[in-house]
Amino acid sequence: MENLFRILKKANVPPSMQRIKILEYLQTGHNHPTADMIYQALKGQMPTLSKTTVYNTLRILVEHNLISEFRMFENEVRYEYDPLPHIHFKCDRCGAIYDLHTGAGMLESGMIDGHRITCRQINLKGVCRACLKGSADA
Amino acid sequence: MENLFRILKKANVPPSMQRIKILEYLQTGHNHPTADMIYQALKGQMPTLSKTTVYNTLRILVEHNLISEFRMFENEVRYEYDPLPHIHFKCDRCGAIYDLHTGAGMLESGMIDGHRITCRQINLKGVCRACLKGSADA
DNA sequence: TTCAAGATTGTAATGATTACAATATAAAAT
DNA sequence: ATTTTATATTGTAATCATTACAATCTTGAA
Ligand SMILES: [Mn+2]
Ligand SMILES: [Mn+2]
Ligand SMILES: [Zn+2]
Ligand SMILES: [Zn+2]
Repeated sequence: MENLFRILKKANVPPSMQRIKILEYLQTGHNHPTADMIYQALKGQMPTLSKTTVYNTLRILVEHNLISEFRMFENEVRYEYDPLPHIHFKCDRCGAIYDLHTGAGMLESGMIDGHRITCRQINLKGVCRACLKGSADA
Repeated sequence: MENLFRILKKANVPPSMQRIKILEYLQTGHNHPTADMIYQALKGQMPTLSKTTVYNTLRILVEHNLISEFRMFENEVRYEYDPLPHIHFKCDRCGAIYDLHTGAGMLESGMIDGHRITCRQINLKGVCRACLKGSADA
């Protein structure tokens, strides 16, 4: 927690309990939560937490490059801490979102057909390893 | 228009004036409109057109594989006729969405890390050719 | 012609997100 | 330490794309 305090300070984001807890939540294994998932998870320990604060905080953390946001095939924005460029794969069966750090080679910036590319996003859909094993259609 | 009539018939979609006009709109150069853009464009010639009908029709056309839908970095769904697999590039400056048929090689289905991939989507962002030429930062 | 299935329409509801104003908290100045 | 000022948090209301629903209109058999 002292660690997160320093991280926020260094990024010029005045640390507050709310900001620390939200950033902590994103750094501790919670894969790709939406704003609402973060709110639901934290309001137990922080009864006065407001959903507006979750949205405000997430926007600030994104603006200061402490976290990143993305969108897959649905209409909600998801957030994550992972700083390494990677691909996202969503299982149609169980809904899990997997990080694919392998094969992320085509994520570099560059020029295509005269256009300057500054940001790439690759989303995959299908049936995940676990669901394939569970059902008979491997 | 007779042509579109037959296309809908063959796809088991009972043809109606609304469905014909919407499918026609997507086949005549209109690049990647949202439901509302289609509604605004057609309500002149079809004064009684309802936005619900636009949504219903788009859903049916997608379900019957006559058009496809996708989503980039915003929260609205866009529709298109182009049946060839391709990549989308959106210009941050002018908002135009370009089709990149070149380099769409990584769009085939297959297996990755034991997951079965059935659908891939690649979205790029940056500054387009035209905007680069217009400003001095080429 | 009759009638039932399906299509279209208008309005109301939903769900994620943002705008806004009031309150609370923390930092700076006296 | 007290006052002042700036910023953070909160609750509520508004927005925007989309969906649900029920009523009306069309259409294509029987
Ligand atoms: Mn990830
Ligand atoms: Mn396209
Ligand atoms: Zn799965
Ligand atoms: Zn441009």
